[in-house]
Amino acid sequence: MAVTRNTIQRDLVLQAVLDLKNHPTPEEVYEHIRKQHPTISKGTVYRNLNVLVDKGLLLKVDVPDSANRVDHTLKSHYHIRCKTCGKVFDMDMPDMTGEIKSMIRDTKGFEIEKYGLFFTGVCPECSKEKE
Amino acid sequence: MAVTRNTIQRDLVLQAVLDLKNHPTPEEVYEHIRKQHPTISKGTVYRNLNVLVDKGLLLKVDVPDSANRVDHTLKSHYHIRCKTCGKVFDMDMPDMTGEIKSMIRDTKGFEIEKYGLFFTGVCPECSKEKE
DNA sequence: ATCCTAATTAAGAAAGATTATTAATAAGGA
DNA sequence: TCCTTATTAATAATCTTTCTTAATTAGGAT
Repeated sequence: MAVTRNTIQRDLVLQAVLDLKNHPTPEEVYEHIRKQHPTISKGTVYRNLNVLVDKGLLLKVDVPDSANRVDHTLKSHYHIRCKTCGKVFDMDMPDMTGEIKSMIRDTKGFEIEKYGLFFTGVCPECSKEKE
Repeated sequence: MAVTRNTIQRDLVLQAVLDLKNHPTPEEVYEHIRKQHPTISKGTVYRNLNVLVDKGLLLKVDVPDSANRVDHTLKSHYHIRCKTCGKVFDMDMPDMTGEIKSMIRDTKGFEIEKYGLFFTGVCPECSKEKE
């Protein structure tokens, strides 16, 4: 990454994620900012989210079969997506980095950089409605 | 799922995955079949891969930031993607389903259906070329 | 304070992955 | 052989994300 400048848009993107709290999608961040700044561009939101993730100010959450999300919580934790309503929630479980690393028998020369652990299920709300 | 019929296309899709062995993308499956059956449609490949996954004959592999893949190996195992060349490899580590389940403190009323554990890194080939 | 340069922007096109639509075909039970 | 409906090929559409381009602007140098 070369030099980065402080722009209003970058601040708006970071602030939007902090305001929206729970793992917003880039689309949600875009819509949130648009209320006050209707001319912001979606590409700007995507680009700045990536910059902020690269800088370590946000965490990227990879969500299978759906738009990715960003998390303002920097502490390692895991997520679950309801396959019915699509919402993403935090899992209540401790960090497993140590356990997972210790289970790798042979890296086969790979430089392992990161891992993702992600759950899928049905949230209580949607469970109820099925009856 | 309603009644399913046995079609030539379905067989071709399954056989292609078995032939290609390592976690092909739908695109790769499509290209493989096309060599012998140039009129097969990409939609047919996607649909049948989904049907075969639903039937439990193949495993779906969710790959962050890239096309998903299917695996002909049905035994639970994990994958790593080289962020440089994009190739996907098997991890050499035992199943962790028990450990992961036992770490969940509170499901908060969620019906947890499945989890995915996925690694990212740089493969030995690409590591070498960086020097 | 003014200049300069490269990072950044808005707007929109483009790319990649996947699903939906539609009319025609065909699997497989009656 | 007939009938119903799952399935197909072809293609459009959708969703997510990145890229392109000309104009703007941040912030260090003058």
